[in-house]
Amino acid sequence: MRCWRLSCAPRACDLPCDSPRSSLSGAVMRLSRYFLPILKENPKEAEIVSHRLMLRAGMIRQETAGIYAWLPLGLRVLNKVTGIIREEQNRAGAVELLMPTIQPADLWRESGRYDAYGKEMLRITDRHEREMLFGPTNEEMITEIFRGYVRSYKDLPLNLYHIQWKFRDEIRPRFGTMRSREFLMKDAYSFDLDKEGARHAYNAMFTAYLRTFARMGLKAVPMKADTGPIGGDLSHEFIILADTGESAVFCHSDYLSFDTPAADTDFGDRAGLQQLVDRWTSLYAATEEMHDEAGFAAVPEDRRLAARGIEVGHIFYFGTKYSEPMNAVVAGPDGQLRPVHMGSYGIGPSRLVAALIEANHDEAGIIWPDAVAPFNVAILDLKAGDSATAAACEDLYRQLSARGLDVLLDDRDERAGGKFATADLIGAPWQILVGPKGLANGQVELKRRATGERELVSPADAVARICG
RNA sequence: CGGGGCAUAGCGCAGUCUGGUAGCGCAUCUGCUUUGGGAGCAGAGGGUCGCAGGUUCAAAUCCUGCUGCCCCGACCA
Repeated sequence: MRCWRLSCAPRACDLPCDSPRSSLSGAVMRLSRYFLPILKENPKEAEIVSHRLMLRAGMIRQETAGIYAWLPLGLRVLNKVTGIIREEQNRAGAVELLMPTIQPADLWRESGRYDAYGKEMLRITDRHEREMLFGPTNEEMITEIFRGYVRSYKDLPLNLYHIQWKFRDEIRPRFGTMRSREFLMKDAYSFDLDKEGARHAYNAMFTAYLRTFARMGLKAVPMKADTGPIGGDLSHEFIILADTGESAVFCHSDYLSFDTPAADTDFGDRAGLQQLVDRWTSLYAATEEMHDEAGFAAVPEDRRLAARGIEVGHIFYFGTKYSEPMNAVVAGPDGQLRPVHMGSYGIGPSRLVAALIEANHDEAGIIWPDAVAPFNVAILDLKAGDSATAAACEDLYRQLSARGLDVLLDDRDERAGGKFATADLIGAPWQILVGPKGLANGQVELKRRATGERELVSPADAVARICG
């Protein structure tokens, strides 16, 4: 069984590992001392814009087909993305753990998937000739963990997740981290006594996903997905619309104006969540594979949206598919043992990073949504070596850092044009241009990357404007 | 896995057809000038031409085999 495509992330730390929050204690993130290997020219192997820009902006480096090293800038974005995912998973009641990348083959023999999975699974033999594999997903392992401890319905419901690297030996990896072989995935697994409980768990994840993508500045539309042998209506792909999307999608355009579920949503309110999910599944939305011409034709003509989309999440109820063969059972109130009903819920952070770029860029480079920007603000010292601009830049840096923002100071001995180009390429939402002429009048130039708007303001106003 | 293509300096490329001592642009280093949208001049460093065989007086160039990467397709619960 195959799930969400997505990709890779940093290990479990609650804050971005290289977060410049340490700047509070004095260190300044100077571009002259950073590692940002940007490329002026387009790498020939990169076809789609996100791949091209990730390479050009020094976010990733390909090590071999479908396998990438994440360079400092890319890692920052990945950490921002996983940070948001983590917060929303926790908010919805899921509990984080961390399972290994390498799994024993025997576990997969229990579910029957060791033979069923095929060549996509990377099989490994250790020094004792034991059969191992690099995990493409974790249903078996989480089920094994669950059955090792949980005995009673009183311990349900339970939803465990981790954010871990996966490997699927794709026939043809492509599009950079959009379709890589090694990829980071957040995969959550829910355990409930019955299908009704599982539906609630499903609804909670559904809601969490809407919030997760919205916080990243993305419009994600849940679309009905193939439920495979289980049947029913409990599988959705979360698709973001992008011209360069991999697949054709069809939906009612009203979805794009639906409100995001509130931060204080009560995830224990079964009826409330059901209502929310019902609303978000009330209109037509389907990917190519599930597309139904008649259903789409019933949508008012001016609301029919046919577009391209990128799958960034997938949620799935699969009942007792694993709990039964693997004997993950709990005692119900009546004392009877029964296999638990499970679901799994995936998001691919490493794919999301690419998807975010597909949805947010222009000719000059990336335009990061604030929530996932590697740096919120880039301060450009337009005259390196000038003590006045340097002092003004550092002062701005400290003020912005103190407000919790991630700031990059371009103090390189470069011409202004090169700094502008770099700043536009790496896509910090805000740029502050500090030059000697403006400074003589007590002014700096504040530029919004997304719109290109600029205005001359005092340094204090720049800070206020950004933090305001 | 089928089809196509590529492999020459860190990046992008020319040179290969027609064999004759390795080139260009960018990047890097030095100096001078320049300094608000990827600067100019002068100089310098950097390449077992993917690997292995073969042909030849001589191979980046021709032949054979291999490897890697890219694109299209199939694949992507």
